[in-house]
Amino acid sequence: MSKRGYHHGNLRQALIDSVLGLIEAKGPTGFTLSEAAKQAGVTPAAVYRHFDGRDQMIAEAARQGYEIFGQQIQRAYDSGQPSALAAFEATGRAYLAFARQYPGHYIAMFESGVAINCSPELATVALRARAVLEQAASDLSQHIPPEKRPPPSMFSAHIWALSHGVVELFARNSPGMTSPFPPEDLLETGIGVYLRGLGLIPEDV
Amino acid sequence: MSKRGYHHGNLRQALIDSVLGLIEAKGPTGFTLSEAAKQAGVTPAAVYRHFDGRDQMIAEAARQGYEIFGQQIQRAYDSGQPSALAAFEATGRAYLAFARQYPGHYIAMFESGVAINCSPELATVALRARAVLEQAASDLSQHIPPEKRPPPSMFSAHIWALSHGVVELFARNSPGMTSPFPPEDLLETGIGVYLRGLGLIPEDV
DNA sequence: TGTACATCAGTGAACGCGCGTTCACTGATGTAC
DNA sequence: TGTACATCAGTGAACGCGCGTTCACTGATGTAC
Repeated sequence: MSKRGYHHGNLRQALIDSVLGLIEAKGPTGFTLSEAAKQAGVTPAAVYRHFDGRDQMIAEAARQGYEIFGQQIQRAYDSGQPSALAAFEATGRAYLAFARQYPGHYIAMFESGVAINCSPELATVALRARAVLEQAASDLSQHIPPEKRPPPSMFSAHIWALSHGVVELFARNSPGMTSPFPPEDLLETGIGVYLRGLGLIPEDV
Repeated sequence: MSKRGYHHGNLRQALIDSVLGLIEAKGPTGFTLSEAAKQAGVTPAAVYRHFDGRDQMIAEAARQGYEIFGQQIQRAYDSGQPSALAAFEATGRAYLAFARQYPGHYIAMFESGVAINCSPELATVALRARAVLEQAASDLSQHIPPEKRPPPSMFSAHIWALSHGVVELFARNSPGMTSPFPPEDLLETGIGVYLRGLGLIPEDV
């Protein structure tokens, strides 16, 4: 039992969990400090023992999200090694998997309007996650003849944008924007076409 | 002079303009009925002469956005005819241009959480805009050998997702997510690689 | 082991605020005669 | 053209609400002796 400490045990994390649940259920707007406190079984005033205020709660939720996100794509990257192509494709899939698995974190990170620079820890962990994507792109671009090789950061920006767009438009129960294809397939095929365009996958496969 | 009717002349549109300005300046959250009214030089109560409430104001802003959006990409599509490739590329560029030129509308349409089915007019105009993109994709896919031709709707979904991702991640003053490349270049090159992957652009260009 | 005390995570009442919404009203406009 | 009247887009006061935040407080916990 985690009931060490009497009053609540681990209120700080319980509050973050409430925040994530509320964000997931009601969108980035539909979260209030008071409701998060109530859901954690605690008075709004108690929140101030652990956070400076409302904004810092979202920032912490986003920070935890970036941390998990970074781990997931790092693991995906590693799992594809030593094949640069396999590693790259795995990170793409990991992006979507993360968005699916941790929707509350995803929203806190990308849709809540939280500034990435609002705390040094957040900035650090966000950059670290991003670096994995760029590493994967960089590895892969080694296989492209230098004269037709795009900068790796452009490369990874493309994939990131495609992944993010798929999530936002098709992987959420968003504005009637139903696609006839599962998001996973959409992303998979999209990345496939893109890589073929770079000459990294044979023409006729 | 449009000052027909005495009190304001055209309060309804003035309110929508305020909504768009507020949304653009302070995000989809930072818009309140009261502030929009104040900015239009009018009492909050006056709003109810023209709208059922807050939500209907955003919905109308989104509707106008879809209308402009539809016109812009229709025009872009036409401008590229009869070349299917030129038409397709033009619609992609039009997407980004719209997001740049009408940020308030864009946010109302895609980030405000407004349900696309909240009114029949909104649904109609949104579907019409979407149909243009699919038409462009469909035209273009005629040039792909049938056996390796992806469904046109998947095709357009890819481009839409890429465009949306570029806008959201790199074309907004968003969370420190600065890219070393202008969003226009990012989208242009991304679409280029994608089309090459489909065999629609020669290998060595 | 027992007691006195410091710590500190919580309470609960209170606050000021801006929100969306309502209501009876007012007064400029357009129109019928 | 002038007058009486209907229309209707606005006012302004009021409301109840939930928000974020503050404050003095309480009482369970951990610790020193």
